[in-house]
Amino acid sequence: MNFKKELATVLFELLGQEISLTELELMIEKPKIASRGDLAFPCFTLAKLKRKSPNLIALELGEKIQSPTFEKIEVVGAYLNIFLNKKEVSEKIVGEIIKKKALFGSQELEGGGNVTIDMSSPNIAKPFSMGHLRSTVIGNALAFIVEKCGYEPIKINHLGDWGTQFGKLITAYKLWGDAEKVKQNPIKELLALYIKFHEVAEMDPSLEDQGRSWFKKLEDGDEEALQLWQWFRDESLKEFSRIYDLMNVQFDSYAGEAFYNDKMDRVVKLLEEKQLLIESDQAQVVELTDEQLPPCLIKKSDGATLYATRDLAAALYRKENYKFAKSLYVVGHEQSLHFKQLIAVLKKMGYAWAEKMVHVPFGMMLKDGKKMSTRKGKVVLLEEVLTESIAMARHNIEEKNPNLANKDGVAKQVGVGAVIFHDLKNNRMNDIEFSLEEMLRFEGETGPYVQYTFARACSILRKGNWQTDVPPAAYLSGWEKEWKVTSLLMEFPNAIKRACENLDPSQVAKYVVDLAQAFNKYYAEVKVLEENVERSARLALVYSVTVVLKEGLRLLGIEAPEEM
RNA sequence: GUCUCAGUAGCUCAGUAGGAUAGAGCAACAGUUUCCUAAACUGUAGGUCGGAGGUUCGAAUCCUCUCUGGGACGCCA
Repeated sequence: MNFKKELATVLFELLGQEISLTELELMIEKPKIASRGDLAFPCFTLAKLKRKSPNLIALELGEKIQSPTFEKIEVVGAYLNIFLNKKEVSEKIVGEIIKKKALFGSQELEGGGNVTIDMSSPNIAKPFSMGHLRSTVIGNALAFIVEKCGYEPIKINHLGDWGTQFGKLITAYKLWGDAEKVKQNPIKELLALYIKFHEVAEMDPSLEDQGRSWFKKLEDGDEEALQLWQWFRDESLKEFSRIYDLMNVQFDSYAGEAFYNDKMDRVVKLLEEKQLLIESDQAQVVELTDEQLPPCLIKKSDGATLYATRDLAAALYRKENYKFAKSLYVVGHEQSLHFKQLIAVLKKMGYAWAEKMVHVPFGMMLKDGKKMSTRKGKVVLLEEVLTESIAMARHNIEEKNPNLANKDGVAKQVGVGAVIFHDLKNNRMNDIEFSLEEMLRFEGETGPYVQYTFARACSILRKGNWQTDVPPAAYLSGWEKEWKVTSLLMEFPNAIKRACENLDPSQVAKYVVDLAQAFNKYYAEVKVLEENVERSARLALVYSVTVVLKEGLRLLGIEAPEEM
């Protein structure tokens, strides 16, 4: 149902095929104000081409346009305002949704294929902070969105389970660690050790050297180092999976940095063969001056690898193993340079597919206007936030709907939904100032608001004994009051397409709020269940709204309880 | 210093590949429940779109310069 195209075709013929169809389609816009119709065509560009006044052109075109889908054409100055046939269009869209159900809005973009998504990627032995929430939640939503658009998503949790930090941690553990304490409360204890390391290292820089040497031992396969590492890793994963369960996030792979340990020699050899590796200050680098980028560090002066090396190995592995059509990296904006370098090095190596790698950056979670730092112990724990949000939801249920069944289950859906939605509703590049108060807000443009709208719509369907397979007895005569809602329903596929093309889940989040608002206004003024001929048609509309709201929320990784 | 992201209502943000009178939510104020869940709805108030030039019939949107803030810039990831 593409009315822009339809209008463009009509204009194309009327204008004697002077201007291409696609150009015309681009010129057509959606008026901001509803009273100006559903589509608008400004005639300024035509005026220039035809050397005629735009108002005159508008008048002439306005008289000639004839089509059953366009109910009314108004000429206002240089604008042609087109009104769609509300009844016809509404019946069509509602009919389509009833037929397709959750498949409504599914589409095929660019032929599909595998899309690897590098996401979440928390660091082992560190708490799962609010900072990791963003990557997790954005990546998860993108996976659903990309899938809706005909791709096969592969979610990879590229765990930070390797690197100098483990050298530091082992050093700290050997100096001050207590096995019992670690067993009892692993992440908290390991974090404390990590923080202490940095405090002491400020006075005694030799500690840094010890850290580096322990990491070298780890890389060389030292037994003691490996054992400690494995232990830290196991304990951390246990804690992480508790959080992923809470948020209902699953992964296709947990291949983290350590996984590429034995795959890096090959990368270094390839770089050597292609004569890209240059020694600089005893380290090995790839020069990227042609690309106007700083050199990419491949090996440290002590021979140990760096994250760039591992990311190169990972890129090769993913291409060979998953044959991706696209490879997304949902990683904070502060690493933009790193990904530019990574892609540039791969291109230098002659891999054209490096073009298909996309860094999906996002803004930072700030505390008091500043970056949160693990080292200084200034982190907010995601699990605590989720727990509080769920408790808040539970409290609200007790107050507003004490007879609800499965209160705990619903509280979880609502509490978690609030946190996820809060993260996804804005453009991902914006920094977010952490505010528990903001996150626990359940009114206005929030996840719970959308969920609540869905729940109420479901409630109406229950009371109206709505049966999906029974077509409406009669349709509405006008569809005037429901027009805002139906025209929004029509927009759903577009919102998904925009989200997929721009890799921006907020497009779906904003859409879902718009639809919820329109629907809330609608049923505040129209009695859906009123007994008359048009009742079943109204119920069909309500049903369509529930389908789209639920599917929209699903694409964001948020559940939709039928009662709350 | 170089690169990069951001600057729109008191606060948080929209603004769909330049269009007609710049929109929401929160907060404030005033209302709505014998009526499908008041986590809702209605109304009032709130703006020099950081600033200055430029391109255009038309700029919050594009270009240049500038101010402010965040981030990144070789042995951390």
